Amino acid sequence: MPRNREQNEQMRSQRTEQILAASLRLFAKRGLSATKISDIAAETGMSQGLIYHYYSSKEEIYTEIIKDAFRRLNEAVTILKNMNLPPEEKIKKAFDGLLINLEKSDDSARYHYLVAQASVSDAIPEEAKKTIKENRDYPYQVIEEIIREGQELGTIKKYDAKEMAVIFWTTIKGLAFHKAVLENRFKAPSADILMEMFI
Amino acid sequence: MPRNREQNEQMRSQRTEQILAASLRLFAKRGLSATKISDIAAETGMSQGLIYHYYSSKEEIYTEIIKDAFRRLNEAVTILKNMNLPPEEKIKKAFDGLLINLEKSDDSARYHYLVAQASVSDAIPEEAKKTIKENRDYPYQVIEEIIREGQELGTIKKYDAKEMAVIFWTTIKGLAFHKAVLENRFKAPSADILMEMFI
DNA sequence: GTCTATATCCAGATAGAC
DNA sequence: GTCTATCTGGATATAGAC
Repeated sequence: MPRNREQNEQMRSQRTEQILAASLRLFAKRGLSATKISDIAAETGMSQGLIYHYYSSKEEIYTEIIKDAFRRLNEAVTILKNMNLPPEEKIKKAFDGLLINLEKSDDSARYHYLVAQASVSDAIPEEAKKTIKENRDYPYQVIEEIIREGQELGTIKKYDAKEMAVIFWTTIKGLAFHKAVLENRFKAPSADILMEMFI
Repeated sequence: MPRNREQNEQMRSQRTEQILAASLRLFAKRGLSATKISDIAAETGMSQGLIYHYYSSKEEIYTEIIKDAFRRLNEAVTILKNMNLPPEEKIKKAFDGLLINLEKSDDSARYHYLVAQASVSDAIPEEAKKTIKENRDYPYQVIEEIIREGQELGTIKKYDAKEMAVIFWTTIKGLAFHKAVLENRFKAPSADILMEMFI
């Protein structure tokens, strides 16, 4: 019995999701070049040939994941930006949300860590580099802007806003790295400690 | 004219230092497996064969650098531990020292970042894994201990000491990563912002 | 869509001349 | 000590059967 179009599409998207999920784990753990197509095949239970049926190269998979990472991050950041909340509460909400995600979602931590890794490396595909270049500033800008608003209102401490935004994100990346090391033994710290720097 | 023993040793240590320095840059930037022996050769101006005259494999170079990183870090941490200073000043001094180093020394940032990377990866040499396992806890323990002392004296904020130690080091690692991205455009933030979490 | 078999390429490592 | 030439293994990617 031949499959219809929907079934085919569903099968395809299921396969690509399996590949992407396994690759995210592996890339985060070992980096692009130490991850072999055969690892991805083993992890998904597919044959090596089948991976190539869906993606034309390891690089293409990697680039796709980096794009996903920024899609998710940008979406979250935009929601934060548009929240109807005073600046200091936005910062608190951002930390809370990020820390909760870091603790409960392994993939969330992996995305942060993978982007961090990718941002440093020059041994990544050109298209991934381009994606990073186009997206890397946005989260910093949004946090910096929130901080400036809070400083004008007098509700956020008056250190250099750019430095504070850098600390905000490097703290998160540092914790994402820490979770990458500790895996499920990781327990997120209290957001209150981090908030001391801001309010 | 034949060289004497000292000259030979000097030449040898000069070569190995060149190799180690170039490899640190490359490994920090691209990771172990994306760094080729030919890259190291090109970076040092040596031939590929000459690299093998001094080290028997890429992994050996990598392991050596990881050991160096911990030698330096442990030394600094032990000095801090033995300083005759009240706990809260020790924390301040640690941040100051780390941030200054991060800003002025490219290698310092690279060591931190490389160890961070290596701690996550399982695609590193066994001996490097062992070195990491044996050394990773010490810096956290020392900071945690200092924090506990300060909390008993009432000079350090009373959040969970373990969490505070984690935040201390993840902040540093986060900033080391940030410098790895920005390279010489990196400017360290004020230690005062970070100190808000502790005093 | 999926698998197995295989071609191709390239990086790590060695050998041997100077 | 240093270089060039070369061997070898393993990983990417393709071909072709089912």
